[in-house]
Amino acid sequence: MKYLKPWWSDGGGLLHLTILLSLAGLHLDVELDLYLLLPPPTLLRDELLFADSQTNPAYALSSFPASGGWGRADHLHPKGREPEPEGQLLREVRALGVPFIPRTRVDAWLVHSVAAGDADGAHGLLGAAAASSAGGVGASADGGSQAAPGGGGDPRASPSSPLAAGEEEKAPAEPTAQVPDASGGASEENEVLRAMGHSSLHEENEQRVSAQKEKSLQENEDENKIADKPEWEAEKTTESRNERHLNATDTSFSLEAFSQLLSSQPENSPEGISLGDIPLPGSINDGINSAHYNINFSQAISHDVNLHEAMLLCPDSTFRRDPIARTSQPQEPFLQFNSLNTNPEQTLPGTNLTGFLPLPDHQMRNLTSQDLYDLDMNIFDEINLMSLATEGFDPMEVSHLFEEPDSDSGLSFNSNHDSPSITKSNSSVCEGAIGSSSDVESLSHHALEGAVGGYCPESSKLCQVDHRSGSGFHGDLAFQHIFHNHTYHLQPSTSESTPEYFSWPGKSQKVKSRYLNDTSLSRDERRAKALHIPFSVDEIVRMPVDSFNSMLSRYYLTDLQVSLIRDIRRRGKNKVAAQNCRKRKLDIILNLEDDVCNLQAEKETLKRERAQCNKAINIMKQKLHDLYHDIFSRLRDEEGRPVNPNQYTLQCSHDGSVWVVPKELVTSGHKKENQKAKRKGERRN
DNA sequence: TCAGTGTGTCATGCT
DNA sequence: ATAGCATGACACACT
Repeated sequence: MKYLKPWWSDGGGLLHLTILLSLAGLHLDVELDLYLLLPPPTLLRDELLFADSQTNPAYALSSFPASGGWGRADHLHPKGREPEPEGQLLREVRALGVPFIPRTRVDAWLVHSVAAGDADGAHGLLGAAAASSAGGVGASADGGSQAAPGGGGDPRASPSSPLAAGEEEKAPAEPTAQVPDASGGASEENEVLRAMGHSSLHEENEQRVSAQKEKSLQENEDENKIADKPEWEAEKTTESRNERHLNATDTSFSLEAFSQLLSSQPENSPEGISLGDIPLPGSINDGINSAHYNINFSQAISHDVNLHEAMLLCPDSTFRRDPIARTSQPQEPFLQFNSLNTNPEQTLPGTNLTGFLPLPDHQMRNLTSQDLYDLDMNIFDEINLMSLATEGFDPMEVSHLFEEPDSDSGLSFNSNHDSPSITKSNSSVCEGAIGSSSDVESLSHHALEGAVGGYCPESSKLCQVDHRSGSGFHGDLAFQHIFHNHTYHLQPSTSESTPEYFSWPGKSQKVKSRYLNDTSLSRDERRAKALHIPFSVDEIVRMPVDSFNSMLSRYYLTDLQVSLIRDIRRRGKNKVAAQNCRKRKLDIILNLEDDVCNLQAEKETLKRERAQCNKAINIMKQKLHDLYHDIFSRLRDEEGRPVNPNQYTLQCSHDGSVWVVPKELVTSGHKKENQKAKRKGERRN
């Protein structure tokens, strides 16, 4: 397996590529800074060289050509080494009669190879070139440790080649990942690579590789911190990180652009990508076109990228609906596919990555970029499946999730699992098609069996129909531990939720088992689980509308998934509203009951007060009656006789004087006052 | 078996 | 126009 190893240095966003070219049985380790070949228009020559000399300690800035141009490989040379005198190589090239003036040693070597016309000739020339150009192009900074495991060196030329060490490290881990040449290509590669002088900077390579790994670890830590937050909280951080990467790529030329160059003329490279079709501004293109040498980059290029790093970069394109991002997807298979290969420590325990690469060597050579993409997604699917299968996943348990009756009237899903149309819908599920059936759970049932329920060989086949949609499925499933902290903390009523569901890859067997056996999942949670909705129900419901909409637009979701997510959100909102409404109604009822109690108490108090008043009034009446009789008992008329209280009454005047008045006069006077009062009332009305 | 209660959901109106 | 909220009504499960 060959390597394409880009990284973006901190200083200037430079892209270094280690390209191990497989050239008709010959292998050339061309390790150079590609910006030398593809100049970013935004960078000036001085910036390039300055940035490289600053960020790549293996290089030192040498004399700069006054003739202009934007830099040449021979202007950068390993520290401690003087740039190789161009003379010898150039003389050899010119001696071959090739009308081509190489600008780099790579050009020169290619001219050698092309002109030689066969492996032996090129081999010999390579040896000559290596002998004459010790520390030449191949002696770049990290080529030794990052180069292809299939590469090697000529023990005759360099017994202590770092490539040999690298091969010893990586070859046992992925023996079939190498693409041995049919004619003992491994040894030939060794010869070629060592001839290119890879052994010269082994120590510096290790230092740089270790520094790069530390940097990668630091980035992973940062990403894990982000993953601990809900997505909408970490969204800004993630976007800023992606933006950072984008900016970094903007300052250099992008890998995407390079990929597009590789795939720009597929008709010319039916079996691969012809380097000759790449419109490189450098003269490599010229030299190769003359001989129609096709270099299969799909097998020659690999990439040493941390798996998490690669995947975390993917949401910008892979899992988003952004059509622009989609168009850039063909570059990603290289990243993902090769990242899996070049990071054996990140593969799942017990899974032999080579088992996912059953293609024989000759087929590997003929892989196109799309093949690699499909193969990559197959691998990805299978790894996901294997990750479940290898950890005790029981598909029967999942199937039981859907066997429970669900008579809720919410969405009248048909639970006819035996319908033959369901079987047909398997592929529809995988390809994200909605289909006419509204039987989400039935579909989901099969989808879950196929996609999640253990290792199902057919599932990957079914999901090959559309890997772009499938990538959203499986990718999201695999990335939940990165993007989301699916912790349910909404309400006590949502205690049935299972936050662990989306975090399988990193969760314990106990948690997974609890999830699988948890039949108390709500209907929406089961649906979301079955359709691989990459968000928790709680998140869907609680997420702010802006984040929700941006989430729907950013992730590549099928219409069915989007519809379900919106339904889940609507029902969830309404459920909460209903709960609040009932709670509010209950509060109102309780308040009314309190009011009733208070009013009843007040009523009793008023009753008691009235009774007391009546009692006091009676006492006063009794006292008045007694006083009345006492007064009349003492009254005497003019003749000295007692006054009859039935014929006379006492009248109090305003001045406090008391008169004894006959009752007849009092009665007539009261009638007149009453008539006056009535008249006043009538006038008012 | 029936009534009461709690809950989810839908429809509808309002903001 | 859309989303969210409030609420009545209904169905269902449970006690």
